[in-house]
Amino acid sequence: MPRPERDLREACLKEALAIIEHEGVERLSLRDVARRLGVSHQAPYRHFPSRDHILAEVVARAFEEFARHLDAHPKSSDPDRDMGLMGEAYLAYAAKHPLQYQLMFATPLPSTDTHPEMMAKARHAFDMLLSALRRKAAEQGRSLAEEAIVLDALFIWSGLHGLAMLRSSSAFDTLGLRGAAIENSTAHLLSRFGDALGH
Amino acid sequence: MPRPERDLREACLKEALAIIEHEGVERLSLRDVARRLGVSHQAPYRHFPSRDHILAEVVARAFEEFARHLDAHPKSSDPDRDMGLMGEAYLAYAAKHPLQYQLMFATPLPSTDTHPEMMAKARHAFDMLLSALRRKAAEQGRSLAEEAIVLDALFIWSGLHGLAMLRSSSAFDTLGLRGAAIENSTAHLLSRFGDALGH
DNA sequence: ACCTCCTAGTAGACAGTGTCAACACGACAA
DNA sequence: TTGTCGTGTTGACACTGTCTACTAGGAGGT
Repeated sequence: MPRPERDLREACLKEALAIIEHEGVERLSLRDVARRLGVSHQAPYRHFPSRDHILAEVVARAFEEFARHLDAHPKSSDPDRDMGLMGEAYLAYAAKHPLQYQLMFATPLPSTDTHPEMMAKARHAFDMLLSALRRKAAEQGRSLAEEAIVLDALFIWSGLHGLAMLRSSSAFDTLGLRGAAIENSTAHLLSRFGDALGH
Repeated sequence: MPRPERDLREACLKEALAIIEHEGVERLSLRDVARRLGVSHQAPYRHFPSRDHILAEVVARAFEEFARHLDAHPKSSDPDRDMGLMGEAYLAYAAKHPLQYQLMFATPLPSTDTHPEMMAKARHAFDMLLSALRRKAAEQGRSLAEEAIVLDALFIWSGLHGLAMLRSSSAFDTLGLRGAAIENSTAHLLSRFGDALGH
């Protein structure tokens, strides 16, 4: 029985993510993870109480990486342009890692209560959007009422999230949409955001 | 062994939907369906080749019911108002049947290829949106180019779908959003659609 | 040195699942 | 009557998550 990694816990998480990334989350099995790592089927249970706990941690890390990607998006001092760049970064990530995106937002985890730190990482990205909207509202001399800012943030997030989900599902194919429409959908969405919020 | 229904096939679909509706799709098991119907665990296999085939048919019917609901939305001769009503109907249905909505749009079915008739039913709803946008564009004297219409349809659908998904997930709770923001999100989204498309 | 405790891993079992194969029995056509 | 087909049954298999019991090895105290 070779010990393939110094830290089995870390190895489990890595292997689980690898499986999810090109088989999908529903194909993930702890026994398979153990098998690939050359350990007994119970070894992972020394480090995680249950399958859900592994999943929750993988999801948490996916959120961290997503947030890191959004943080690293090309910045602009113009709030308008900055929001556009952030939106592009958001959709680009979702398009590049569809299974990971679905893992974050479409995985039915009963563990949301027991793992509040998980989706709490998503809060960071939402705050970035809020502050961008505040800058924009200030520049336009519009109301800075928190309620209005939050509602606009939900409006934008809904659009981004919806497009990302529709893209990563097969909805567009079965609707028989042309490739051109799909490719232009990002630019169009962002430009419509501009129309809606002024400028 | 009592025969609870004349048609076992229909009974399976009904029971499967019932299970999904208040346990979630991942809890669905064919053996459980059989058990509840008082038949052997293999009986359903006489009517469906596999679990995925049952799921696909349940999803197809969910789409049918969803489309029926959208068809029955309160109409208005004003295209603007009509689109608003349709949006409200869309989000109301998603809010009322969150598990069914997730079943339709967030269930990973490898069977999309083998069951093209399934999501094809969704096409109908998309066509309703397209024609509403065409009426609106005609009224405003804007371009009727198919490409532009489709892009706007995607823009709107993305927003509706995104909000519906975010609502039916626990995202809003974990983000610590106030109830008021959530309740107003529908109205705000629809009014922003109006801003974006003019009027 | 010895004993104890803890950690990380193993092996075996159990109930649950989807699915395959073999069989049973009634209806109906030849 | 005989045979076939549709619809159901039973039994098995491999797979899953998870419970329990066991074991090897090291740290630390006495």
